[in-house]
Amino acid sequence: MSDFTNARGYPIGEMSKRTGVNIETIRYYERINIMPKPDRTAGGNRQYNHDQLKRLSFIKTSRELGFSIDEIRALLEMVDREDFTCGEVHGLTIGHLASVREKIKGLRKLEKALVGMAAECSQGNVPDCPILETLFQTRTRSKPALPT
Amino acid sequence: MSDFTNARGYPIGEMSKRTGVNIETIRYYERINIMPKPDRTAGGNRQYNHDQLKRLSFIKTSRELGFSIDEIRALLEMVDREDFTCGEVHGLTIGHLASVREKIKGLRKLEKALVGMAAECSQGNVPDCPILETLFQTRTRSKPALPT
DNA sequence: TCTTGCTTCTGTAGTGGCTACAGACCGCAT
DNA sequence: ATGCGGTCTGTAGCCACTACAGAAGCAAGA
Repeated sequence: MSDFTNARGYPIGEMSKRTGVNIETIRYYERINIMPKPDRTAGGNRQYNHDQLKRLSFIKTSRELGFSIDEIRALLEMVDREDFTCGEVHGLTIGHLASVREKIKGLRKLEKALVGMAAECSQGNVPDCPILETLFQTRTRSKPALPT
Repeated sequence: MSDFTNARGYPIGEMSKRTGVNIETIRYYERINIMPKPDRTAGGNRQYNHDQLKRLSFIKTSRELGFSIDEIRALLEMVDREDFTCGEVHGLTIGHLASVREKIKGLRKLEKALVGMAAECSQGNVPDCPILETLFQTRTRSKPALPT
């Protein structure tokens, strides 16, 4: 058990362990410029500092809350500029909340439709299935949103 | 207004109009073998028949219900083999229903978290934002599922 | 010092489910 | 014959990663 103090910096594996972000994903974040290029050892291995650890945590938490990379990029830009207002951040959050609610709505419709279909099914051994009949029905105008 | 009777067959654009599936997507479905290779005109343009129209409708409806391509492939294989039982289809549907419910659950957690964060925010003009503070918090063990 | 064995490196390609071109050809009406 | 829209193939891009291959770094033990 080695202890990584601030002084030495964290290798990428330690960053991964501490944040739960996959190593490959950390390098990916660097490539798309939401993580900065870290220092390197003499041999060329990445060495991260504590701020970078915090930043990666931020990204991870935000992703888990369903923010897209672009939304996170926007949040991080505000932070980096250091001139953001709380209202801006609130706006972004509310916008994201709305899209989450949209998704939930869509999925609930699906749920209903699936429950309805399954309920009609006798589950018997006969190859005469009301589910398939429903699926084969000619299409109507309606256009429920696909979940993404 | 031309009428496409069974005899002549439908060109791809007509298929697209009737099902709401994008032309490019129809060709994609052929490439991944969930739509059969249709007849061609002398000049090489696709000509679909009524069965193929029904099949495409089936796929579209199933996609709208959130079935993955692989699930649809499984359903279609049953249909093609003509030896499926209603129970099998029911099983697939129930399985899909479960995954839809999982997604809803995950999204509701997100919703709650976002609402909580937003509520704490004064929306003021000061750059001292409880939302960002939350996002910057050091990570815990918990690992809410990402919506996909 | 050398070896062992884990970690990390770069670069590229794959995932799902499409979508978006470019540049050529088809087919039908006038 | 001409014009114009529909269609063709093939390839590359989207998002957010993930999965390699093959080489090189690095720390601990013999």
